[in-house]
Amino acid sequence: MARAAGTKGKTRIQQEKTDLILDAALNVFSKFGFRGSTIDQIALEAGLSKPNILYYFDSKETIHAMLLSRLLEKWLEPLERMQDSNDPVAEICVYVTRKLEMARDYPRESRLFANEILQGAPHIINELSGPLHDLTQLKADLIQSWVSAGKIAPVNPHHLIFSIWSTTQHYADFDVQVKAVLGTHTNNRFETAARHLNKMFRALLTP
Amino acid sequence: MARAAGTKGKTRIQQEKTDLILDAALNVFSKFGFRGSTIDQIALEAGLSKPNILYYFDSKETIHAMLLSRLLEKWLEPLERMQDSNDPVAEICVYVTRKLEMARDYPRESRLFANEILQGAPHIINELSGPLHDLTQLKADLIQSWVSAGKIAPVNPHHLIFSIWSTTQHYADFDVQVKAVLGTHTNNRFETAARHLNKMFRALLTP
DNA sequence: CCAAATCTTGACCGTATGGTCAAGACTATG
DNA sequence: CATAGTCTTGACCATACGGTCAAGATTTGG
Repeated sequence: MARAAGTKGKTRIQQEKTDLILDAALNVFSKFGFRGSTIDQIALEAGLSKPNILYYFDSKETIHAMLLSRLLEKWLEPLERMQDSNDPVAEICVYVTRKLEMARDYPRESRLFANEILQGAPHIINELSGPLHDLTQLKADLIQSWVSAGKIAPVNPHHLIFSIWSTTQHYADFDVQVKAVLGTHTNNRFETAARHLNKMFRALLTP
Repeated sequence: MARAAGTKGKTRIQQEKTDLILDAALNVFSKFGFRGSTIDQIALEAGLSKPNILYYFDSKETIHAMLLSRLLEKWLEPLERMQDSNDPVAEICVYVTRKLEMARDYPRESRLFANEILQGAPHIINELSGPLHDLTQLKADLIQSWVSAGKIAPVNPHHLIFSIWSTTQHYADFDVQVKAVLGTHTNNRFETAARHLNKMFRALLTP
């Protein structure tokens, strides 16, 4: 049985090692998916032995589950922050920018999430139908209210949100492709992407 | 050694069985990724025995490779079709529509591709840097010429293409999430998506 | 109808993998 | 500094998996 079940474990060593393991696991899982990853790879990445990993976590699934649950909070945060405003276009553009920054700064998390969804979201389907659905509905209502008030151009709120998610996460999940296609001009890809997406959503939303 | 190496195999049985296997493999690989899939699953899906699968294909990798190579042709076709026109906005919107139709009609192919890219494109990195890069560059130049001629609003061609790829493929790759978020209104999701994307790219591109 | 070619599969092999365990090493604390 | 609690790991186990093979079943072509 793993001793450090929750994040609020006890000893200093437990804290250090669980963090180390989760970070290593994030590297591995985001790169190879759940089934494509092995505890040995995580152990190697963390510089620990395999039994030592299993001393802190009951199973491979437990590590994966903890990563996913931590991820969802962080993932929903930018959307949660989007709120009513006198300048809804700017509000949405800020959201786009935040999402793109997350794709840039947390590509591992984005890929972990993408892997999970691609496989049919077996471990987080409940979170999708529950919290994610509810929050999205809330924000879709907000967007709809902006439309109804004539503050932004008429737009399908849910599909607008999908467009924001897909275009921004593309730069994390499909980074290999983006780099291959851009060839030599890859260094500033996030800046040029930011300008493009800003322009696109502004064009769509400006009444 | 597998007897039916190429698609232009010989006997009737070879043709039938290789097709059957490739179809089953597409089901499995697109659902679980390469490492997450097993030959046994493919065999079960195809209604054949495992050794029988390996009679027609040298290895699991061979099946996967053949699927990917077939896929790329089909995948690039809509982009290839985009050509110079008096109405570039419509031309691009047709491309968007075609890509969305592919996401709707060939979700397995889309997910197979997404899985491959997510894992770093180990098997098709050369195709990305070669044919895909070249074709994209060609079409980016075309788009740039439309911009320069003032026929469409100024836009970064490469990022426009990325936006088209990501928004359309999202409806195949993230279908579970889309359905979870939409809740009850999922039946006509491709129609509403088509209208939304058409509106978005039209707003972006109309001079 | 027969023989050659093709097709099919049960049994098997070596390795990889998730996970266990017991014994020993280390650390914290009285 | 002793000792109880915590941590670490080599050795091991059962299963899963990719792949092989030889022997039999089926199809093809003369």
